[in-house]
Amino acid sequence: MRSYAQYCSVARALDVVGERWTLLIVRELMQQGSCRFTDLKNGLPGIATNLLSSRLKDLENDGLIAREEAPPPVATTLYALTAEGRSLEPLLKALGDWGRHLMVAEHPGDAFRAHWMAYAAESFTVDSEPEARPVVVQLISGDNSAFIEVGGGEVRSTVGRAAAPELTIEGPTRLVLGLLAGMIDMGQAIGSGARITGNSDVLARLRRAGPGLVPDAAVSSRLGRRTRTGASSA
Amino acid sequence: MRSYAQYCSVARALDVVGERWTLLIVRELMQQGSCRFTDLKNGLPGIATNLLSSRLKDLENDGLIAREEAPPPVATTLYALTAEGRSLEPLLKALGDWGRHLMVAEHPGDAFRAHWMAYAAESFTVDSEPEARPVVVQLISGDNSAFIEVGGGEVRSTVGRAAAPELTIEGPTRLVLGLLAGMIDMGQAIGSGARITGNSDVLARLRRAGPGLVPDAAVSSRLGRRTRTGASSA
DNA sequence: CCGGATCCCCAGGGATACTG
DNA sequence: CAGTATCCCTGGGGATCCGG
Repeated sequence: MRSYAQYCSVARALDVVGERWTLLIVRELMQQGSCRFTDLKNGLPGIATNLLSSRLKDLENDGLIAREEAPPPVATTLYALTAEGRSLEPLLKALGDWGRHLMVAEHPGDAFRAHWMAYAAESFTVDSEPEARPVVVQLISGDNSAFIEVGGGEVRSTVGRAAAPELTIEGPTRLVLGLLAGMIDMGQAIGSGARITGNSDVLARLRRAGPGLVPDAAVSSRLGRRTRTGASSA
Repeated sequence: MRSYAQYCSVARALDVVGERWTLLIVRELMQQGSCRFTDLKNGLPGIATNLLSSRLKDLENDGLIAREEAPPPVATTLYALTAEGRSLEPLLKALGDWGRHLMVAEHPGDAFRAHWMAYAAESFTVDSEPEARPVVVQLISGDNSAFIEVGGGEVRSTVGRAAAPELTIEGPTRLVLGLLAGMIDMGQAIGSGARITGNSDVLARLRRAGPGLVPDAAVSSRLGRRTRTGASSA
């Protein structure tokens, strides 16, 4: 494990979680809870098995995750975050918040997973009307579906289909999430191929107050192609 | 530039700022403002010049920093954060906050810079008594000195010496910062070689409320040696 | 099928020398 | 001072193989 060898808290944090894939492994465990090796591999398209194995060892040595040997019925080893591992949540939140504005750019080959959509939907939105009655919003993007439950000031997300959603947004993930986050408006979304059914007034309730959601078109278009690591696009 | 190729805001953020050295360059520009190439090199002990050069180009392409050609008197190029670059502050903050608990472990060869101490002192403390009169705390660690001014609910830090500090803490940086952050107590600090002069009651005022500052001895001792990248220890 | 370990190859990183 | 050029080496990507 390589160190920056600087007596600075930022550098020391990066010594531990700054290597490639490390924070994404933490993201998976944060979103999914305990995972098998294969679950992790599946949630991290593009990672090599030796790297995943190596990172898991490092994370265990640093006390961020723990291995649990599951009893006979399943008879497999599970990986889970420790308390210290969970303490990375604000960092992951900050990273996801900052990365939000990068989500409008189209990168055709990008892989996608339903639980990422659930996670994004949860962290990109907020219940601005805690007093109003709870509502459910269904999100659908190709095979991937998730729904969010909004009420009492909380936003909770789940992978899959809801029974009776007040609002359904279906279309390319960019549009679904962009619409939720307020980065694009409904006219744009529909014009670009999104389908919205139900009570669209609900969208306003999900808006975060203040700035930070403005689409930075200049930035998103300036960001050029990056070399792909050959991931399967789900 | 390599990409994770995942349609997830965390992954996309890491595509841009996840490569080695990138966030530390941002840290330097955040702490120091506009920098010359050499200033950056000096604030990033261990970095290779080609890497620094390469990262600066990447950061410029991504719109996080901008080059300014300074007029004849200085006649050099300066690097500065753009507005989007400055938007990384919460992320750097989260990283530094998480890394705080790693600062108690001793890594003998680590490099150190006075402005890192200033930055750490500022982000590790808080003015818990905004109504009380302003005070100045001087921090000294070998050749490196910085002081913090506390008052009106704000904490501001500066590299160098203050005129008439209410409190002076001198000793190994671990002890100085550990004492400020509340990770070690005064008895320990003095016993380990710190020298404290002035009104030590001021320390209590700097304490952050709530948990999060507890020294995790188990963790810090478990964190083993990492290979150094050959940095000069200032 | 799961949980890796092993091997090969290449790109990215580290150290140093050199130039405008 | 501000980089560029070069060389070397390690870490990461990709595929395959193997024990349980």
